[in-house]
Amino acid sequence: MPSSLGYAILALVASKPQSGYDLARQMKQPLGEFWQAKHGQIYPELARLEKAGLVEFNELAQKSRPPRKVHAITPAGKAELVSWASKPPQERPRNDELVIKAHALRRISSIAAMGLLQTELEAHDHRLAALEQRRAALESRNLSGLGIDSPRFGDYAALRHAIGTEREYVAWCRWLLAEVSPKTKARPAHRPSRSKRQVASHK
Amino acid sequence: MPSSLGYAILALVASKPQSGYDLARQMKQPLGEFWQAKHGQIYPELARLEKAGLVEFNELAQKSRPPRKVHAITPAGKAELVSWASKPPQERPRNDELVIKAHALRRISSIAAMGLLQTELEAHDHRLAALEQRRAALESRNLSGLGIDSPRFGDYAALRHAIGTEREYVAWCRWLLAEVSPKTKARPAHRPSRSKRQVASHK
DNA sequence: TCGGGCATGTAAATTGTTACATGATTAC
DNA sequence: GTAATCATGTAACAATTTACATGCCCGA
Repeated sequence: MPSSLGYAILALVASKPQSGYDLARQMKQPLGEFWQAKHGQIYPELARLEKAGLVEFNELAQKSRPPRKVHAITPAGKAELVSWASKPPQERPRNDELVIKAHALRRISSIAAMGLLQTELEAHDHRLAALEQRRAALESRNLSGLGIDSPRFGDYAALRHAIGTEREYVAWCRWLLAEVSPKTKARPAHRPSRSKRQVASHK
Repeated sequence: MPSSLGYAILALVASKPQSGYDLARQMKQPLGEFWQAKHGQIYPELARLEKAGLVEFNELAQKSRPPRKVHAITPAGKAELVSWASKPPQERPRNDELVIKAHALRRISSIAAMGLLQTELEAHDHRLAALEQRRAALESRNLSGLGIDSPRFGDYAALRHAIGTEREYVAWCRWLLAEVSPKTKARPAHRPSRSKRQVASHK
């Protein structure tokens, strides 16, 4: 049985035959919103999938470069993917260093804290903008719709999730930033009051 | 230098001296919203931190049970934590099997797809409710506020992030479910229209 | 009496990262 | 000329999971 990464690869080569290099490009930071992995993990996994008969490749020779090995899914691979996709997913830890740093935030100087958060916020704001741009591009390239029957549905679904996640992230960063800012008089951290407050809204 | 897990442990024992078992309890599925790890990883890491002089423990003997080793952070540990917390975090992959399954969703039967999504949605809805209950409990136990100076600020910040993340997740699941449902006539997947649609709202 | 919680640890296996290895091409 | 992109792969290391190992107490 393939690993999760193996299934991620199967899903991608099922959409379109491609090389390990292509896969690595799609699975890399910071825009790999589908599944992230490095080429050092991808090439061996592709080899395993091939040995198991779930993918097959054909080599395209190139001048002065290693040949491109374009991998395609086999019928057995498709069957395996479909069968796996129907079963409940395994939960994985969502560990994020910033959560630890936020936990220790009150122990560091507020200058340092603001710098840290500002930088994070900017990075994730940029990533969000990039993702939204990709979404807009995807939508305009698919004027006939991106419903479940569209071949791009999978990409679209992953993108929407990535955008939602990123929005939550920037909202949280902004909340943290407001908490560490000295000028927080106007909007203090949780204090009992008669009016219920909303979770920080986005944008 | 400790690993990320090491710093997560430092942050927790900095709030309150505790045993490896206590740490494992807080870091376990499905409510470990801070950092997830199993005891098999925690005990060796604690031993490393102790050898490095960042934590120290004292053994509390118990009748008919291994002694509780209550670990506390040392001044050196506190310094190391603070110094690390001020530096920019390292990005980690946020890999989720459901994203792969969603990508392959159009390849599976709509019955199977709906079952899968319904189950996921329920699980995450429950988790969200549990997290919100914890937030309410935290808030009512801290009527004097949960701002940056509160000793519970770190927990509160982590909880807010977990709640936001879970809200996004259930919204995404609901969107997916609407996409696979046959009765989607009324609210089709992306189609060009003059009225802009919002990302599914929460609650 | 059976499962779960308490309480520690280690060992083996898997998964993921970083670095090593090669080498032409192209854009700045 | 220097860095980035293309294109493959392997090896050493680090992180994480799962299983092994022990054993009492408590509640259903």
